[in-house]
Order: sequence, then structure tokens, then C-alpha cells
Amino acid sequence: MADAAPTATRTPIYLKVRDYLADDIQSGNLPPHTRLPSERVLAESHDTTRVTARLALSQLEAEGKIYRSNRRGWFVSPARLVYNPTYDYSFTDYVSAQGREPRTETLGVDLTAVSSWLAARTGLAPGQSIVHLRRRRYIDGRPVLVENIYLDPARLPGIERFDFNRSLWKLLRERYGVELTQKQIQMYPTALVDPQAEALSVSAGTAGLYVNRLSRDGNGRFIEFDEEFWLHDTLCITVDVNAS
Amino acid sequence: MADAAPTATRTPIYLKVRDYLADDIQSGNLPPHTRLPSERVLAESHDTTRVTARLALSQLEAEGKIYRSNRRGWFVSPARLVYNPTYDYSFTDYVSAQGREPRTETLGVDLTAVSSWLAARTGLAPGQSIVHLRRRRYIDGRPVLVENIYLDPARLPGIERFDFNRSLWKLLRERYGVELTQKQIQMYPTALVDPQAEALSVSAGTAGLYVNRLSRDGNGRFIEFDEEFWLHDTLCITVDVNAS
DNA sequence: TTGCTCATCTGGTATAGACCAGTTTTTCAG
DNA sequence: CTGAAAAACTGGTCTATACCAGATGAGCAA
Repeated sequence: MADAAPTATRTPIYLKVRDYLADDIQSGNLPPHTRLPSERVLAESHDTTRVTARLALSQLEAEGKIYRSNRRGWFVSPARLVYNPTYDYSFTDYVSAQGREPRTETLGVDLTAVSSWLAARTGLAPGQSIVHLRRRRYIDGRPVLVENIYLDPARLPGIERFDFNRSLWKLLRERYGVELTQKQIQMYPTALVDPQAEALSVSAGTAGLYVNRLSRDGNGRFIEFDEEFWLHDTLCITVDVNAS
Repeated sequence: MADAAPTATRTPIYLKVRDYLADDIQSGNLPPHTRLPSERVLAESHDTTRVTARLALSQLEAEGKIYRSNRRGWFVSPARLVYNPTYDYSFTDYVSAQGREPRTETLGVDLTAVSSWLAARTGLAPGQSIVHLRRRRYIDGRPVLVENIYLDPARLPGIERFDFNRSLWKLLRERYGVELTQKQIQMYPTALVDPQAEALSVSAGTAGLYVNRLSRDGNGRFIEFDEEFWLHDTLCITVDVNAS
């Protein structure tokens, strides 16, 4: 007889908490970058436990509506950056054009050997020297991606000495007269794991988007291979196609 | 003095369990669609609790290495489908070409009115009649996406009476002589929530990839708008660009 | 063989704590 | 006022347990 009560309330608690917060975000009560109440406060105010509150928060994180900052709290995600990987606009141009503030940080430049994986993807000879550039990029002060860029020093002599905190494509165009006319892009959602997760100050397993791009010049010659690891909530990819 | 022990073991338990399973998958010990040991067994064999075992499993799920089947267990993910949304190949062709078995299921066809959101995206008049088609698609028996397709009955008379379990694009080409020459594609990672999550038999919050595609004919006239909700571990998107 | 029941297995949801490691704020000595 | 130390707070990881609901398979009845 205890279960004679109406079974209408079949919605799990964590989904109610999720929807409660989602409404607050949707309505504009919680603008982007606002900090949410702490897990303990959320749990108490919904009369539940931290584990359940975290379930709700993880749901919103998976939807891209909130993000976490290590041991600082949960924050409302800003709008996604609209990003068209087929265009030759630089990250800086994109971000600025959408009213946001871009920043690029070079994490390291070194000369390394082409791995067998990279060789298979690019057609370069395994073991040949290649310039490896690592960068971290920010939008409005939040790190949103890290990337590995591979450039052929034989094709681009002296490339390792430039300032990589600015647009690489502009550099290629202006200093080397290179136009990137053929691109092969691959991308898929996956979790960020450790070298990248740490570089973005997120915990391992945070949802991400992996994008790589192989660029050649008009003669089909290798110019650049770029691997980007994005936080999954930061971008919306667009592609326009006009078939012949 | 208790902490005089070497602090080498700073790796959380759930990451060890994750790596243990990842190795087993990587090495081929656990081929695609194999069921993993149950959470209770995993917890016991790693001398920990179910909560921690679930953390490890969630990590692998986020990476796309395993998937869950509602209350049946955790399974090894098969390879991602390579999918090029700019090409005119049908889902059926893609999947077959990669040695997998496609299946398409029509969930419903109805005549509805163009919503303001759809109008803004497509340029159609708000309120005008439109054919709404819902389908679910499978790879090797696993449901991997649900989609909403909107077609203009004025442009495609009688469209609602065809068999949608086959390729829509072939139908458009063969019965209506329509070629889809302009496409605008948007996509971003997000969680699957309820109408879609339920249709795919996954729990709300499962990671997904949202893709939409607006197609026009050679004259720029609206033909189709398609919204796809994919399980995030099922595909790898590729795009080729040849700039002029 | 077919179809049903039922026990058993699975993951899904939830409670109630605990300690740790960073971050932020407060406090207080100088 | 300044700067360093301490306290208070945050999420991160973890234990131990409970009950529920859907999936599965064994066993049995027709």
C-alpha cells in the first residue's frame, strides 16, 4: 500500500536538478561565465547528495551548457565559436569577428622525426626531419584548444625561428608565398586525455573534439599537418559545399 | 611515518582500471562488440567499488572505446564509420562500402508547419506546410543515429507516399530529377537528450554529435533540411576542400 | 516445440559519509 | 598598508551500501 501513491514522479532527481539549472541558464538568469552554486550547496538545496548533484552537473557539461574550472567551480558556457575549417581565416580572425578575444600561446617548437603514423597520413618519408610546433589558444581568457602543427623545414626554410603566437597562415602567405589550396580534414568527438587534458587544465576524460587537417599547396606538395584538440563545448563546425 | 611510502602511485584507481581495459581493447583481446565484465566483477577484481569502476567505464565511453546497452552491459566499440557529409553517397552506400551492414527504419512521416527556428535556418516561410520524416539508422544492428528530415511537398509532390527505408537521395534523383548541389552543414558535439536518447535506447546525457544539413538545388531552391543525432563514438567526419 | 513464469543478472539511481589537493578569502603580524 | 600565514572553500577521488527496473535465461507447463 505504500506504493499506492501516484507514480507520476518517475523523473530521476538528477534530471530535475539538471532541468532546473538549464532553465536558469536558458532564461538568462545565469549569463556566460557565471559560477554555479557549489556542489554541496546544490545538493542541500535540492535535498539530495553531492553524488546526485554531480550527476546533474555532468549532464549539463556533456550538453556543453556548463564547464568546470579545476577546483574552482562550475561555470556557464559562453556561445560556441562558429568555425569553418575549410576557410583560410585564422583563429584570431574568427574569434575577433565574433566579438571575442583570442589569444595564442606557443608551448614549444622542436625539430623531430616523422613518425610512421604521420608518414601514413601525410605521405612524408618516415624519419625525415620535421618542425613540430605546439600551441595553446584561448577565447576570452579560457584555454579552448591545444594543437600540434607539423611543418616541412625543407619547404619552409627558417620557419622555426618565427613568432608563432600570431597567425601561421598569414606567415606562410606573406613570408613564403604559400597558398593552402588542398585540405583534407578529419574530425571526431572523443575525450581529452593526458597530454592535452593537462595542457587545458581539465581533468582526463573531459569531452573534446579532435580535428586534424592536412594542407597542400597548388601543386599537391605537403605544407602543413595540424592536429587540434578542442573542448567540446567551444565550437560549432560549419562547412559549405557547392558541388559542380 | 605512514606516508614515508613512495608517493609514486599517484594515479587514481579509476585511471588504472581505464588503462587496464584500454590495453585489453587495444591489443585485440577484446574485439568489437565483446561484452566487458560486469561493473560488480570489475570492481571486485580491482579491489574497489562499483562507483569507481563506473568512473573508469565512463572514461572509456567518453573516448568512444566502449558503449553501453541499456541494462545489458558494456561493449567494445567497433571502428568509427568514415563519413563525408559533403558527398552525395547515401548512408547505405557508406556503410556497405566499409564492410558493415546498414539498416534504416522509418519512425514516422507527417505533414507539419514550418517552425520559426526552421524558417530562420532555411528561408522557408514560417507556418507553411512541410513534410517531416523521422528515421532511425543502424550499423551492424546497433542504432547509431536518428534524424529529422524536412522536405517541401510543393517542390516534391507525392513525396510523403514513398518508402523511406531506402536512400532518400536516390529517390530525389531518380523520381524527381533533383540534384543537391548546395549544402550548408553545421555540426557540434553535445549530449543526446530525451526524444533522441530514448529513440536510440541510450540514457539521457550520452555523448552525441549533432549534424544538420541544408540542401538546395542548382537554382538555390530549398530541397531538404536534415538534422542528425549520432552516437559520438560511431563516426569520423572527413571533408576535402580544393580551394580555387 | 511453444509460450510463460520466475529467479538472476545487468546497469541506473541514490544515500551518507570520508579524505585529499588545489583555490580563494580572511586574518593578522609587521 | 603590505605580505605572509591560516582558515574556509572548491571540486576530485573513494568507500560501502541500498533498492529499482529492465534484460536474460532456466525451468516448467501446455
